Amino acid sequence: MATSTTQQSERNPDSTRQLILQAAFMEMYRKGYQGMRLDKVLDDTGMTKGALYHHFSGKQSLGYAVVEEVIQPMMEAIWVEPLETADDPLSGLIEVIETLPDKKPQEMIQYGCPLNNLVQEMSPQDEGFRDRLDAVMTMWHGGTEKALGKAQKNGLIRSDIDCHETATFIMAALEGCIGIAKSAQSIDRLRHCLRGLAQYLQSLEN
Amino acid sequence: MATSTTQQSERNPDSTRQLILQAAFMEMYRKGYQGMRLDKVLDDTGMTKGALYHHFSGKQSLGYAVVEEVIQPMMEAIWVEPLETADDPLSGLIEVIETLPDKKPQEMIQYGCPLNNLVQEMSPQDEGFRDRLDAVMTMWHGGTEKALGKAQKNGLIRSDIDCHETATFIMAALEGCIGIAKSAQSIDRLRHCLRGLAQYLQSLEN
DNA sequence: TAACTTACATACCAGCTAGTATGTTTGTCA
DNA sequence: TGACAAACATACTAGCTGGTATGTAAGTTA
Repeated sequence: MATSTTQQSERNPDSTRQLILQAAFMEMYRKGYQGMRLDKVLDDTGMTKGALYHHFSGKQSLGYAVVEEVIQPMMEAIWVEPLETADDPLSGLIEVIETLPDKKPQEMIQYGCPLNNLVQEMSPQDEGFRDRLDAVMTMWHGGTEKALGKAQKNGLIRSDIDCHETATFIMAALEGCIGIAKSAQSIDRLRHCLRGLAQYLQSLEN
Repeated sequence: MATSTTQQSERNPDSTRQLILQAAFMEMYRKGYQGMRLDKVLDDTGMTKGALYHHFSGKQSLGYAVVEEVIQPMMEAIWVEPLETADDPLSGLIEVIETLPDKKPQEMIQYGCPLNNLVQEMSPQDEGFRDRLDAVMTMWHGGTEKALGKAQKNGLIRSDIDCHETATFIMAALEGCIGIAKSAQSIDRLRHCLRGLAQYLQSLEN
């Protein structure tokens, strides 16, 4: 009777793992990796030490998994995919940027960008983090550069601009804007700042 | 015999305080505030708990003092003063930015900007930090806006640009560039990225 | 259905770390 | 020069925190 095709058993290792990953992500987002406490993650999820150490070998490997399995897909969904499917890459870029504050405004102002936070905190401290975070950055950069290249090919932006360098600067400026908004804890500051970025993007137009 | 006008006594509370402040700054710069260990600061300086707690009431107040007495003057010297004394504010701005990587290249690539690091780590965590860090940011912003205003008055940059917003974006872009360089641990990346910023600044010209 | 593995739960520990209590030395000032 | 305060030095502690050892129930396979 209970054993149907979509049975919900007491134990579900996959969802347990996901639960811990999500809670760990939120803690790392809010407090940083160093500030994350495993006990807090366990409290939030209702799981125990046994469960956590069954799925992860320790705090470090949990941190790595958060980058690979939470942050990486998140950046891909927010940034890379929308750019790929956009008809006009440049206005796609501008749109992604301008709609950013609307996604999760409060969190974004208060805690900034999850990826950038970790990069700034952990890149100099731990090579394992650096490698994984750099992979995400590279993916992001690749998507942006590709969009610029397409726009250039279509004659939408000036032919003299270097797509590689420009993509780097766009990423930098965007992270910078979010960082400034965080320092002032002001969504207006974010909008002002992003306007500067949009203005820069428009200066690339043909 | 020993007591000349410039006597060097065994005890020198001012230099002791400075010693601790400098060591604490370096630790905070490298490991973040949360990652800084008081014992490490004491090891580095050769001082003891007694000395530290004589000059500071605790870790937090030491952190605050680092912002007020080390980072604030540092930003003023690197950024605000050069802009004030520059004849041409816009090229002064560009020069300050372009000479940045030459100051302390290795450290800058590896650990980023001391101010921004703290802002990103501590602004959401501790209001005392936020207030003090925001004061430094405001000072920085003021200096930049003033330079832009002067340049605009002199007809060096377009009259339609908003100096306030533009100053914000310049700060954001600069911090972003340093952050990107840190994530890639590459000085070339920093130069590429700063070129994007310089290009933006030139787009402001009349 | 019995053996075995996976997926947890519980209890416990060692090491670190900020902070404190107390003692001692140096400089100053009456 | 003696009292007093500033400027340290030393020893210690309480609490947190990542990690471990061990136990047990659920699911799976022979």
